[in-house]
Amino acid sequence: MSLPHAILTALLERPSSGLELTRRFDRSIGYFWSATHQQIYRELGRLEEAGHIRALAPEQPVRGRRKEYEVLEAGREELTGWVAGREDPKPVRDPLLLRMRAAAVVGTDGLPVELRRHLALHERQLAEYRDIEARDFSPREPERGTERRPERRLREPRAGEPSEADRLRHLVLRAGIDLERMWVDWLTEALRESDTAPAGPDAA
Amino acid sequence: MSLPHAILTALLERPSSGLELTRRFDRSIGYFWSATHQQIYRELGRLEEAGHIRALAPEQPVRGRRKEYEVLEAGREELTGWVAGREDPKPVRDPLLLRMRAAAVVGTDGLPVELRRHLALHERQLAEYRDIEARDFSPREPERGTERRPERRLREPRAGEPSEADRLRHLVLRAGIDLERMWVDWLTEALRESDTAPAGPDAA
DNA sequence: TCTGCCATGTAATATGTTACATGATTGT
DNA sequence: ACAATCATGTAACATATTACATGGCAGA
Repeated sequence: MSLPHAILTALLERPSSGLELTRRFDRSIGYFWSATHQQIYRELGRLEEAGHIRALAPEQPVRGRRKEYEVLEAGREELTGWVAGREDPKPVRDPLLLRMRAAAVVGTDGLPVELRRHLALHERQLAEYRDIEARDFSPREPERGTERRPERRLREPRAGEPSEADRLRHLVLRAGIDLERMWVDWLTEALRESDTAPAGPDAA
Repeated sequence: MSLPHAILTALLERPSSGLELTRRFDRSIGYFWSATHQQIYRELGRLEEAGHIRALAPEQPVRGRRKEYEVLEAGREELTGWVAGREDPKPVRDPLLLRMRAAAVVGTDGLPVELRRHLALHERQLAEYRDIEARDFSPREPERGTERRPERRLREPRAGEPSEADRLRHLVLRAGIDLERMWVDWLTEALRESDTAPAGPDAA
């Protein structure tokens, strides 16, 4: 049940048409929840029917004509409830790990090439995330690590300090960075081992 | 297309019945490719029809009676080909990250509780992986990190050294460990920030 | 015989993927 | 008029999830 909520979030950040949403799901939001345009259009229809969003401008809709949506109060409440709810982390599902397990049984033919390819892809993604971080979150909170703040916890947002919203978005981005770095490190180690250890005419 | 290959791998490691497979998918294999018993029975049917596996023992099958499968040569070839193929890493899809992004828009009510809950779950999983590592891969290759090995790369597996298969399985397990540790670290940092920074009667 | 559990399976639904169809708009 | 592209949509299929159904077997 995540896609509708992803769409609600995106539309709250900025009202959009289906195609615009699709494009945004190729970047920012799509970095941790991808979706194709077919999924998006289907879901937009459902959300509209449920009274969570509504189309702007339109009168009666014409097929090829742009249709922009905005979130209604009911949609915002739905999203708020979802944020507060509980949902267990899903177990990992990774085909590459599965293939390595299979390789332990049927042999590693062709694997190292694939590991190198994945390593390159993860390195590229990591670089992209770091660019985004440098661009959008550059003046990192100066008090990180030191925390010299008055005793009481009143906390009104000061000038120069990042907003709560920015702090959360930065945190999400850092999860992406940490994940990519983890894969880069792990793949590097995997290749190092298979360079020093293995037998067979496998190093392609 | 990973589930059939996961099942082939599991059956090569050990011929099993559907329910046994289900149980194994709750542990080892399931740590990086989960599946329910319905998926497994359906897929066993398909694999049998495709001639990749066959039922042992049975004569004609009776409904409630145990049915054990083994992998045929065609199945092994299919799996070998899959290991050698290419398959891009899927973009991350994580509801928790999505919820944090939504929280940046509608507020963080209820989030910290959920973060703490996830932290506890990941810590438990990490501990479980470490137990498995200690049990199954304890005498870690002594040359890790130093690598004082003769110049030439002949390499016949010596006594006391882990087999290639063990090396791969250990590598897969370490991916699980690294992932869990990444989440533990990230969640810890997220909570630290929201302890020192935030406003609101939110700390539940 | 009844209960509980082992084991296999069906059905319905939800979600995700791939291929294709149709209309609108803009530039040449 | 035509082509390219924007934009919305349908259809078919594959995969995953949830709930339930059926039969076998073992012990009280």
